[in-house]
Amino acid sequence: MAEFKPVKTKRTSESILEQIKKLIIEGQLAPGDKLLTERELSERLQVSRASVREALSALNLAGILEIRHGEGIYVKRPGPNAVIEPLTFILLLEKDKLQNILEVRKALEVEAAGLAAERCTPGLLQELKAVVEEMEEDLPAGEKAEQLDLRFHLTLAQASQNPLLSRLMNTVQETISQTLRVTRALWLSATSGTTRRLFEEHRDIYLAVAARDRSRARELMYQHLWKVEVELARVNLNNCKQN
Amino acid sequence: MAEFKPVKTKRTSESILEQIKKLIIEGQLAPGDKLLTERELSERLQVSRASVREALSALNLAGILEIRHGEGIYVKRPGPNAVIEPLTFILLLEKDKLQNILEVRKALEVEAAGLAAERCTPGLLQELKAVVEEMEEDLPAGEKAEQLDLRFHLTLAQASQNPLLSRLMNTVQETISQTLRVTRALWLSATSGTTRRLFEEHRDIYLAVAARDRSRARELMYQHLWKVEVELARVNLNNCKQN
DNA sequence: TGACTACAATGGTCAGGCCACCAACAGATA
DNA sequence: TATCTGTTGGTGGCCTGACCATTGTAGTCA
Repeated sequence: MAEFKPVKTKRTSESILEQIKKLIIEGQLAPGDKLLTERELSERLQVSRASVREALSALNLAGILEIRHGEGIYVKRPGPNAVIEPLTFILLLEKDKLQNILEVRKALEVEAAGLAAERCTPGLLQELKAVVEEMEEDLPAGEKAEQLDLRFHLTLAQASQNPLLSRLMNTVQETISQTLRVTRALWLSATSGTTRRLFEEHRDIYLAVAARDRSRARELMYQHLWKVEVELARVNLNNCKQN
Repeated sequence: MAEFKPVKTKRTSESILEQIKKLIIEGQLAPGDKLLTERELSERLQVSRASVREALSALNLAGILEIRHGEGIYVKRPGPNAVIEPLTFILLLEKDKLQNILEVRKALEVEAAGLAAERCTPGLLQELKAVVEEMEEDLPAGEKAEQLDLRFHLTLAQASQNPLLSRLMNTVQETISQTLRVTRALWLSATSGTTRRLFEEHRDIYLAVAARDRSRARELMYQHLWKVEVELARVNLNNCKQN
């Protein structure tokens, strides 16, 4: 008996998607380019407009394409949050796994601190310094503590000069914020006694970066996040007990 | 003049998508659950089936839903590669940024090594040991070097007992493989002289993990990947020069 | 009882129509 | 002349209703 090849039974929208992806990866479609219109695509590919739309809206959701009503379809320029949408969603699905996310953050930030010590530009160094100084001024009030903390870590990420690392950190940070929105008040009050210590840790990290001391920057960041992790676990524990 | 609220002008498919996402995040739809049929959904939401399909197929391509023809629509259980699709794509878009990806890998693996040292189960430890022993046997031939190297790192990721970390490492590793497929031959030949050293590095990492020495495991992994990085940069440089 | 068949349920695709939106241009107005 | 305004063509957004393809199952027949 002759051999039969399995008949290709792929969803049309999926093959359309593959084709577009391929074009982008191969560079035939560069970010900012305008695609054909839905009608043209459906005509050229010999499929219905509905199938084309399914493929396009998937790529839109994934943040690959930008669809402007009444205007056209464009290849999106990867912004600072390019990875964010799909990833945050996955992260949010994994409940009570805050610990895991924190560990990933630790991994990323420690490396970022090390790289920042090697490559930080004078401008970003200046900005880091400004943040640290503002932290010191804010010490008694502690009003902007949360915001400043975030700024410090994100600036450091930028200072690593690795956009991928920076974006991943953004994503992770965002997710943590969302997850912690409830516990944040508790966490802040519980750690108010140690505000000064937190400031000092940030300052020391900055100093290590400024001194171009890679391994010290890494070590300090590691210690810093480790403490935060432990404390957060304690707060969450208390929180749960109270319920 | 009275104030006017901006008229809500959101895409139908998008709001459908949001609703489903919300249900999943809130846990009202658990992985494995069966959704309503397309027709039921379109009826309940008072929209056309086409719009429902757009939302569903977007979630399908994002790896959130699983659509089985003739059967129904199910919430997908996040597999080991859940993050992979969107992320690898982004990664592939950023050309000539191999350096960046390697740095992220370093960040993740160093942390993983440390965690593995703390938490590795006897079973996984055994598996790590097996890989290392196989590496030693393979030393003269070096036929399975690539495959074994991969296995070592992925097993270590598992040993960290952090599924998120493990998945991210899979993703990154995958991308690196794809990117390097061309240069791999070159890289292997160029490093053939140092095969023994590579083996020893892997072995030492294993020993540190087995000894539950967190900081040593971290340090060794860091050194290991740093060397790989440098060497890879050198090979790529030579490769480019030859062109 | 067991294998086969027909059917219902469900996702996949299609064609064609209408609406909403945007950009650009021409005409009206100051 | 310069600014506002209405028109118009092209685009994406949505809908309807139909038919196709796949799957699981209940019913049928030897």
